[in-house]
Amino acid sequence: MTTNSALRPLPASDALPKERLRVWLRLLKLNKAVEAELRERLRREFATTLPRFDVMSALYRHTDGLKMSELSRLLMVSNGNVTGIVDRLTEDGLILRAAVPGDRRAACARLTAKGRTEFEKQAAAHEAWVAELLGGLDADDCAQVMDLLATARTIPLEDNS
Amino acid sequence: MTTNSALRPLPASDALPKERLRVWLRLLKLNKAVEAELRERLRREFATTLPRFDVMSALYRHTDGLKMSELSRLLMVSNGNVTGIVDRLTEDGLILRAAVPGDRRAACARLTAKGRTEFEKQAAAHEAWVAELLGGLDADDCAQVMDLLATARTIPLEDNS
DNA sequence: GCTTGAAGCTTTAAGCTTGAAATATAATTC
DNA sequence: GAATTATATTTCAAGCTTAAAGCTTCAAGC
Repeated sequence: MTTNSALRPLPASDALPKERLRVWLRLLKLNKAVEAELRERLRREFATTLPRFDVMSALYRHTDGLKMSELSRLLMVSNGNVTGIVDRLTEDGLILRAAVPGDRRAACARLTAKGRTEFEKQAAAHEAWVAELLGGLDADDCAQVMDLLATARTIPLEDNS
Repeated sequence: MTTNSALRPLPASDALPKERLRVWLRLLKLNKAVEAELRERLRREFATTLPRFDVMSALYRHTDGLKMSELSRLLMVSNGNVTGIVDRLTEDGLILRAAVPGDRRAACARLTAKGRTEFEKQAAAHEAWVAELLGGLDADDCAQVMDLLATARTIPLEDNS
């Protein structure tokens, strides 16, 4: 027998799940820390929330508007969830529901002029905040993370652009 | 003037924030996809939720129990939040609140025997699920991600072990 | 001792989130 | 064209989450 068998690390077949779990926990922690900071700043600076920001962000990129179900899919949240957030944003005059010609079931959410103006301010701050909070990553690190995270899931992530 | 100035990429000083934003969005997406899958499986297989799992996980690692405030800090959630989750886990007989000798304000949450048994089943499944969902990462990838994410934040993450 | 302030926890109101049921419309099948 | 099935959205109940306010207890300072 080899002299150091008891000191060697476990075989990869046993260790890999635990390695992946560690990765998951670290990912979770970073995510939570950054999200908490973003939420706090959105609240303080713009009196809004992350879900509201996410909805407005999606609508900003889709000038023609998005159906409720499309919003739901893009943001990876349930249908009922979108209904509530859109309700509240509508009350504030930031977005509106338009009818979809040819399908009376559907509703198309769209930014108002006020919503567009407001979101542009938020988005600029948001980008700066994220850049600050991920300040430890240089351009090369970013490329590496992008690559690693893209291949992490066996089931590939959809391209929700 | 140089002939290709209009075609060259933006200077790094302008591009880096956008690179970091892209990293953040990808991180968010992976996080959401994996969390959704874990939540779904916890619900189906064990009739429980992620927050409940997280609380039990923390208590499992701390045999002596944890004060409510310690739980709150470890899980990075608000005090009031912990109160509700602990309430519901207590109703189900999975954990209990013990008095803290010498401090009548504090409460110490601890797994019951039933809770320990139940959590061990959940934890085994959970580890396998995470390993499956991050199946694209080999040992070397894991090491790289761990390293990159650790240095990502300027404000370092606390070691909540 | 008494007061003051801090610490630990719970409560509350508002909003977020889900899964399931309900409603309404559209598309398909027969 | 009537019945069935599928799609789009909302509603609902339960639970999660936060920030802020409140309650109780502890620790210092006086």
